[in-house]
Amino acid sequence: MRPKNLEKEEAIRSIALKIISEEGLENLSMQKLAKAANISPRTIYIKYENKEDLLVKLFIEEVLGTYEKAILENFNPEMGFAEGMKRLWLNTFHYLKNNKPSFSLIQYGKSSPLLNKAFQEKNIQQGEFFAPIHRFLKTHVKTGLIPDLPHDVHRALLFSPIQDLVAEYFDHLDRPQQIINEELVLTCCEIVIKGITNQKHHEQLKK
Amino acid sequence: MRPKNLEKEEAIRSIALKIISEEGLENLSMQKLAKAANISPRTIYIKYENKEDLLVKLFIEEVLGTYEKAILENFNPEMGFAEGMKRLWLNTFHYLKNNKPSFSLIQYGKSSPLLNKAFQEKNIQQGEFFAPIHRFLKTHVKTGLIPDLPHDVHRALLFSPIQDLVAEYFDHLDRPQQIINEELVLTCCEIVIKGITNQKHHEQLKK
DNA sequence: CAAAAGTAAGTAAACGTTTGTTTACTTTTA
DNA sequence: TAAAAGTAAACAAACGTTTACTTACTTTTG
Repeated sequence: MRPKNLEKEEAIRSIALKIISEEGLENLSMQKLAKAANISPRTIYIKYENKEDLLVKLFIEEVLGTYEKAILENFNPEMGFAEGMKRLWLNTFHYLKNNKPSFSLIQYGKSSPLLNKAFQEKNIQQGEFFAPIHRFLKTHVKTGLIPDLPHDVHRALLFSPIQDLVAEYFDHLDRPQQIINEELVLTCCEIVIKGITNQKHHEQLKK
Repeated sequence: MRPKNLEKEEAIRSIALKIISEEGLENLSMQKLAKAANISPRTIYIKYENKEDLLVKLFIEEVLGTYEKAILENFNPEMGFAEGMKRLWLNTFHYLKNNKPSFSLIQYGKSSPLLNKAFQEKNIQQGEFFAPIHRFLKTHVKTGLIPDLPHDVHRALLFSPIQDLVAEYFDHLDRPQQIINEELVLTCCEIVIKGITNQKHHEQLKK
């Protein structure tokens, strides 16, 4: 039995992401992808049932999977709040700024009904997605350091600014100078931390 | 000379937005749009040069134009910081939650290279887009109430959470109960305000 | 002050391409 | 030689856009 050529599988994934990030999701076609990867269209259909299957698997397994791993590196839920937040923000910044195709697909995940649906299903089904962050926040809610809000609301308050900053980082690649760097990211992170933490509680702990 | 049928022009715009928000940008075709609007494909090409022209004009004139107006209602740059922020947040929340198609297209604007380019050009060219907010922030930077950061960074810190909350609002439409309401939006707005404002300065002003 | 002339709006049908996917066949290796 | 991997070529359907024509209204003219 002829064995699979793993290089071709990898080429399909990486070239698909490249096309999406450079030309947009609406400009990715199976034939264009096959041509760019120097294979026959049929070869894509050995690994993936159809285009939807390819996109969903690419999004969930390839992008979200590695994204999660990268963000949680050197992070653990028992960390202090400020320390943990800074770790998560820096991990997000460094991973995404070096993986533009992933960032592009994540952005598409927020608007495209197809990927949006896939994301929600994954998020609800396994419930384990970003579970350490969930636990981290719960801990600090319990001590009263941060307010008890729904998890989705915590996410909007604590992590949407860093994702927006990454978008700005990519926008500024086309401009004369880059304004988004690690120092600025940390400054912004501190502002977000200051907003959500209960100062009185913090001072009581010090006493 | 036969006059234009303005109803048909309006139908093209509103039905295009409807298709985009329900089925995604990648599922909008000129023939599908014509059929849904009960007109001939040729009629679209009387008003718009091609598909790209349609999308860009729809995005900039129809969506961004009315979005800007809605957000700046009852707002003026001389307002106090907290008061102004709350006005902007509530306007954003109320407008977007009642205009899902606009929200969808704005989200696409962040990922699709085509719309992204159109947005940047518009933003740079006229420089007047959201100018009152620009002035508002500048004023409060001058008094030292908020830190002096690039405008794009201010936007990420101050407005990305409310946009994320609107996305959550729409996600929760499919779930048993809605958790995003005006009260929660104001709570979050206060958290963001607390984060960015210089407390010491604030207290000095009081003395 | 009607009817003819002129003109842009609008239509039905089709253009050549490209789409996602499949069929029929060849290659490669256990 | 069995069997899956892979290819070249083709499929119907849908794509963006155009052609050839009709409709509906304004303006000009006898």
